Amino acid sequence: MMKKIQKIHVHEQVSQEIQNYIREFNLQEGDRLPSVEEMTRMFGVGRSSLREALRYLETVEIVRVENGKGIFVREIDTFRFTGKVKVDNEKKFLLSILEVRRALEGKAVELAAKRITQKEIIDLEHCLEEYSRLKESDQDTSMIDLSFHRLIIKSSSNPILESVLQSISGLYVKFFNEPLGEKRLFDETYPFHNTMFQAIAKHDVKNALVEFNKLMDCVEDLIKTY
Amino acid sequence: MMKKIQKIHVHEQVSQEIQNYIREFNLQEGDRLPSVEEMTRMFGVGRSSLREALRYLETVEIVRVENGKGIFVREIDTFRFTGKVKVDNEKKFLLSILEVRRALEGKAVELAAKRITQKEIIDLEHCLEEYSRLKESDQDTSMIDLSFHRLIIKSSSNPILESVLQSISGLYVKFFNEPLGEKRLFDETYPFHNTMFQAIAKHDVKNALVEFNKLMDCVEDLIKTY
DNA sequence: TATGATTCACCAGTCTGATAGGTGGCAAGG
DNA sequence: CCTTGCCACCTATCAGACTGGTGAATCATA
Repeated sequence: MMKKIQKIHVHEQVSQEIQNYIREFNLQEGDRLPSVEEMTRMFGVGRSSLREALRYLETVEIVRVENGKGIFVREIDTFRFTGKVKVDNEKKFLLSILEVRRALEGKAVELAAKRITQKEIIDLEHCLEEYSRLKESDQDTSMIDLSFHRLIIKSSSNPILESVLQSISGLYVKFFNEPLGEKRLFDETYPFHNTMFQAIAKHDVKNALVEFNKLMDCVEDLIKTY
Repeated sequence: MMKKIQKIHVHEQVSQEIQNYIREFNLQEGDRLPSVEEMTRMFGVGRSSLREALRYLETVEIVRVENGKGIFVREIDTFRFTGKVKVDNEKKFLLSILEVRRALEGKAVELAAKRITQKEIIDLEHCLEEYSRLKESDQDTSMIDLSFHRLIIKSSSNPILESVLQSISGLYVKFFNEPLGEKRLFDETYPFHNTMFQAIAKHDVKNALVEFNKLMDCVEDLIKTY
């Protein structure tokens, strides 16, 4: 059996070359790269291949291409992570999401209870007030609910945790809020937002986690009886 | 002051159109899209714009372009998540990674202890044997260590957890294994791999977590005294 | 002299024709 | 039955032409 020969496209090579160029000349965030014309000469490739390489580098957020100005280095020393999951609507899938959320947000709650500042406590309190206001006037609370959880995550003072949670939040927003009768979800979990906040504000890690887990249990039950 | 008009590039529009096309005709994974020529006619754009759109869709893994064959739908019903973190080498940063790992892998250990199958226990056992074999002959154990943790994650039977952990594993591989004197790290954590395995194999969730946390504490200490 | 309009050099955005090269089906020839 | 060569169809890449954005230098005017 012949070994499959791996073709390397020009635009892939060029994309590598450009990245090498950035490293080699130690370009920093915001620095300008040579113009397209120059780079076609530098690398000896056609315009279209170079542009395709740029399109790739642009979508992975390594460069920024600005019409009339030039091509700029976007971010350096940034670790990018990507992942994917096959999506369906079965219970098992929803419960899997919940397990991940429980792990990550549970950690966030734990850390928030340890590290939250006075100012963040006040922000959270305002958020909860708004929450109850909306709730009493029977308006949609999904947005404010999201803000509440986001504030807690922010209070954990862990940018990596924040970034990871942010990246998968689309998953549970999409699959918890939409499919389950939203109203019921927010109604049943609402009390725990308060109790959890109280515990966090008192830096009571243990109780904060207890209340958080009650909240998650509540969602879990809802999924199971769905 | 004029309001800034948001220019939408042709290739962005085309990329949208192609995605609409996929939805509209309900194309499934592996289905072929019209050829480039046809699509330029369909959308009334030039080849280069279309190709740039394809390059974008290819990097976000929506289509696959094969020379001589055509353009194919890659994945449908797949949720993609991406995130990024500014990287540096300070203690605080390393500890932040560790907190996230503790949350996610801790959950994986917990679930694995609950759900691990007999076959997976055997696989893990073989992995540990290989681990100790390499260790005794003083060879590099970083790879087998990775395999060990990956097996546990697999045993958690949660594909989402697996995917999220996988996506950020590059972070701790890069920043734990490399900067810290690898040898010391693997030497000091080695015993806990065994004890953790024993607990998991006995479906002893509590002790599995205890041992896992010992392992993490060990890494944490190493970082702190680094 | 100060300010506002104009011009111009430079740059990315897009289209198009030409050529190269990969892929698979099919028919002629062994 | 298998090989070989041909062909239709497809992507890959290049190069040239034209469009339109951007900012700085320049020029005209109050």
